[in-house]
Amino acid sequence: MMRINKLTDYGIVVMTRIADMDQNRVHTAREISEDTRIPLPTVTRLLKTLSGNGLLDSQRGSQGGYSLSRSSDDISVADIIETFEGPIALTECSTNACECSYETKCSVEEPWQKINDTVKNALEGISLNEMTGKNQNEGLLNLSMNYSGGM
Amino acid sequence: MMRINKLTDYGIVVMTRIADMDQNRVHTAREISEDTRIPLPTVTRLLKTLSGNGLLDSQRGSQGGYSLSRSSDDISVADIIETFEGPIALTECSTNACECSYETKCSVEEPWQKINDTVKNALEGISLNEMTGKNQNEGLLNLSMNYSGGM
DNA sequence: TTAAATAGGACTAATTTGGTCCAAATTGCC
DNA sequence: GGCAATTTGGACCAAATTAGTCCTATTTAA
Repeated sequence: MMRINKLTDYGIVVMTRIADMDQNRVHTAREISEDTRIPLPTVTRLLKTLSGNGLLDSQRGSQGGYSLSRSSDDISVADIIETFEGPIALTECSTNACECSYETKCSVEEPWQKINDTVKNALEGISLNEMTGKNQNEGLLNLSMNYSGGM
Repeated sequence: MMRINKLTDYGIVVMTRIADMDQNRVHTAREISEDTRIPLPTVTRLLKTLSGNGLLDSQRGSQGGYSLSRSSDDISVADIIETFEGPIALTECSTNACECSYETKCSVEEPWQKINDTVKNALEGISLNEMTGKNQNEGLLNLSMNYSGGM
């Protein structure tokens, strides 16, 4: 639990797959469905969402298809997650001007902000390129986070 | 989205509230319900879960109630989340011996491990004590994480 | 013995998520 | 110009999860 949604997970798989493929041509929903074995209707939906949010470019009509809108180095896991789930926030408190009626909850608000920032940073620090098989043995993922500032 | 469950959120509120109160006596479900304004049946359920998982000690019978099982410094936000949602894992891939049939997904597995570790560390680094109002102006939360190791 | 608590679990309603499908618009090609 | 291959947009339903309530048993102090 505390999972990202299945569709988001699929979304990452699909993006990773596209990043792994030839960047010099577009790829159709059908092609991606066959590659990933995710059912076509679902892939279709994923791709629509991804292109609607600007992570993919689309080309309509015959010979059309999808391609990355920018380099896989410039797309983060956070970008993909946010496409499907909106802003990364573990509690409501941390997005909205927290309208909680419980007194205690509000002393809790500030720590939550930090927690969320940390999680968000972690996810922003990982590029789509790092998710591909291309650099499998390179000691990828050098996350370095520091929240030592006071407030 | 990508939220922790509402009950988990409540659970944190409840724990924070208990940590804020007098440590020299036990606190009843009713008392906590009134303090937090979370409905009694729900609070009851939360407390049962929390004590069942060892985060709270319970005392039955008249004059009974709940108290922290250990110092609020020694209880982390991760402890509470895991009590309600099980192991912290953003995807299934990262817990189970990933049985995914999609080829791509598996090149994705390793990065996910790292992502999860990062998130988990962030949540383990925050103590219940830091969630209370007690140290409101102390520049709390000195998270420092470093994932510079290769693999 | 009684009243005040927790313990355990069943149950239902509400919400969210996953997955499918259809009709419309666009584009390349013959 | 017409056909075939695609993406777009949106509606829709089924399945799964979550939230919330309630009932009964057990424990304990007074």
